[in-house]
Amino acid sequence: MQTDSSGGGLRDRLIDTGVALVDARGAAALTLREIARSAGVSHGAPRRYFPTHLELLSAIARRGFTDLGARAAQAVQSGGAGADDPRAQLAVLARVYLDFAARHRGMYELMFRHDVLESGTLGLRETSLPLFGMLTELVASVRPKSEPAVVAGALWANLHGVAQLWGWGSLQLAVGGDDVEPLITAVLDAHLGQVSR
Amino acid sequence: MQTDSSGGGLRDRLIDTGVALVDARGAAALTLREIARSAGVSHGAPRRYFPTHLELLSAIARRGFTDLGARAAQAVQSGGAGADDPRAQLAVLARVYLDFAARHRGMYELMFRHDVLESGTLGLRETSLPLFGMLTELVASVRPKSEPAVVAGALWANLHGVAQLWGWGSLQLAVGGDDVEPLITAVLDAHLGQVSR
DNA sequence: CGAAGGGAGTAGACACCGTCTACTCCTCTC
DNA sequence: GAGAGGAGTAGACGGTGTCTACTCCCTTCG
Repeated sequence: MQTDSSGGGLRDRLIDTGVALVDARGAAALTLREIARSAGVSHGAPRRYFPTHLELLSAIARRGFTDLGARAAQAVQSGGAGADDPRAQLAVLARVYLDFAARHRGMYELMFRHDVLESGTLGLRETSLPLFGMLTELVASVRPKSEPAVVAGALWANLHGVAQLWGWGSLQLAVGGDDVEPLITAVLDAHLGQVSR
Repeated sequence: MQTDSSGGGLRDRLIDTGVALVDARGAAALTLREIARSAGVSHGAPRRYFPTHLELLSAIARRGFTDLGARAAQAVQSGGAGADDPRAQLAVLARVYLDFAARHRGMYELMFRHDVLESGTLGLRETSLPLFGMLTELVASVRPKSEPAVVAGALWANLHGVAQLWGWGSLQLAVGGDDVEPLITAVLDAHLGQVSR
C-alpha cells in the first residue's frame, strides 16, 4: 500500500514526472508545459496545485534534498564504515554527496538554483538541515575542540564547490586530471585532519 | 585614448550594456531583447556579433572573469600584505574573491552557469586559469610539501562553495549567524594550516 | 561620376514559454 | 433529481530566442 502515488493525486504525479524528467533530460527540460505534457495533462492543470512554475520546481528540488538526505543517513548508519569511526563516516558522507551530484547533475543544479531556493512556500533551505545536522554531529566527534557548526559549514561549502566545479569540468582543467579522488582526500584532510595524524 | 568603446563597435557596447545590466538588475534581466533594448538597438542586431544568446552571455561572463582576475592580481601584488608572506596574500585573495561574489551576485551567478561555461567559442573556463595559477603558486609557497594544484583546487572549490551558499543564505542558516568571517578563517586554516602552527 | 555590392541594423514572423481566465465536465451532496 | 463546487481543458496575452527578408549607407571599382 502506497500513498496513492499514481492513482489520483495529480500533485504527486507532477513531482514524480519532474524528477524523472530532470534525471533523463536535464534541468532545462523542466518547463512547466513540458512537465504537464509529460504527465499527460494540459498546461493549465498544474496551476491548481502549484500557483507558479517556480513552486513546482521547488517541490521537485525538495524531493532531491530528501532523497539525498535519505541516502546519506542510510550510508552513514548501515554503511560499511564502523559506527564508531566518525572520520570514516564523514568520508562516506562526502562520497555519497559527490556521487549524488554526479549521478543527478540536473537535479543537483536545480536544488541549488537560488531562485528555486527562494521560492518555496515553506523554505526549501530548511530541507537540507537534517543532512547538515548529521555533518555537524560527526564533525563534533572528529574535532571536538573546534566550533563544529563552522567547520561543518566550511566542509559542506567545500563539497558543494567540488560538486559544481567538477561536474562542470572546471576543476579538471585546473588540477589537471580526471580523477576526483585526490581532491576528495585533500578536502577531507583539510577540514578533518589527516588520517595518519 | 581608448579602444573605441562607445564610438562604433556595437559588439563591445552590447557587452558593456550587459555588464551594467547584470550588476543593476540581476542575471534574470540579461534577456537578449533587454540587452539590445538597453543598448538602443533592435533585438535582431546582436545576432551579427553573437550568433546566439548564450554566446553573448558568455562574452559578458568573460568580462567578469577578467575583472575578478585583475582585482585579485592587483590586491596580491600591491596589497597591504607583505609580498613575502604568501599566507597573508592568500587571505587577501580569498577575501577579494568572496567580496567580488558578494558585490556582483548576478555576475558571479552568470560566470558559473554551466550552460554559459559550455557555450563560449573559445572556452570560457580557460579565462579563470590565470587566477587559479596565482592561487597555485601561493599555495606552493605555503605548503611546499603538498601537491599544490590539488590543494589549490580544493581551496578554490571551497571559496566557490562559500560564495554561493553564503550569497544565497543557506550557510547562514546552517552555521547560525550573519558573520562570514569565522567561516573564511576556518577555510583558510583548513587548507593552509593555522597561522599559529 | 555613377552603379554594383556588401556590411550593419531593422522589422516581422515563428514556435515556445509562463500566466491568466473563461469554460466544461463530473462527482458529491441535499 | 438539481445545484454546487472541485478538477482539468483550452484559448488568449505578452514576452523570449531564433530565423529571414528587407532597407539603408558606405565602399569600391569600372
